[in-house]
Amino acid sequence: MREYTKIFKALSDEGRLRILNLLVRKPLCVCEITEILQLATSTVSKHLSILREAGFIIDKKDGKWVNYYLNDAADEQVRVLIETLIGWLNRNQTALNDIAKLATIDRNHICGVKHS
Amino acid sequence: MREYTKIFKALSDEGRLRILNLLVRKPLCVCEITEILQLATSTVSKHLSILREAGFIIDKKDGKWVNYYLNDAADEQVRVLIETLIGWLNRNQTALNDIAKLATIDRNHICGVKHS
DNA sequence: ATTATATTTCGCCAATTATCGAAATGATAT
DNA sequence: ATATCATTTCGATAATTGGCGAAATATAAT
Repeated sequence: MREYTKIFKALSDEGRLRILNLLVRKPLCVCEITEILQLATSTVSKHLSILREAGFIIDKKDGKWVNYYLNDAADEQVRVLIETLIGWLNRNQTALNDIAKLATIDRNHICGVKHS
Repeated sequence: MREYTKIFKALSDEGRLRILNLLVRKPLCVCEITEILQLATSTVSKHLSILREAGFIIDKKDGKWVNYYLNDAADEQVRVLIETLIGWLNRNQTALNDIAKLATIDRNHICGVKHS
């Protein structure tokens, strides 16, 4: 039963719903997500690991970055949950703001801030 | 966003999943559910209120009993969540045992134990 | 009215969770 | 090899949650 509660638990935090909402649009690294959610990096990293262990997302290393992707190989029913979630979030202001912000950020500006 | 996390939170406890699994089969009163789940009455009552506030179930008073029903008037997407859940639980041993036990119980024997 | 029954609410405690900052890890660039 | 940057892990803390039994509430039965 833990198998199922784990999946729903992963979806029962606002930060994690916002992360999924973002990853549905495009893959992102931790610092990009951190910038949009305005949470500590360690907090975002933890949320990502919870989503990963529940099967919603996967990660791929790319140099010093770790990119997170929606898991297209997830069980059909897990994908149905995401569909349902996204249907809801399409009418949610926070989620819409996050998507708007997504268009404005650039990994190379956010991460690795140079001290000029 | 709380609106959505509340729904998933309601589904992120084993006891509550087991309750939904039962109510999908038929309406039940608190003491019947308590008997099957083997939890304190107050605990079951709390779980039921969480499920009710998330929109999954409704209650109707019937004399000294309070019967709980699946909420057929729930949003379509909430009903989709239940469908998904039930699809999973159809292959879960605890859930199957609960259903088997459901057939054997009788409200009038479980509640109101007479001291002969 | 008093008693018995079913349920909910309350107060408490233990376990879990979200969050952070600091330290550790891993990779890149100098 | 050293310094820098991205990420994860660790340790602490505050908030939330699940559990229980006792007290309160509501209804039914005597």
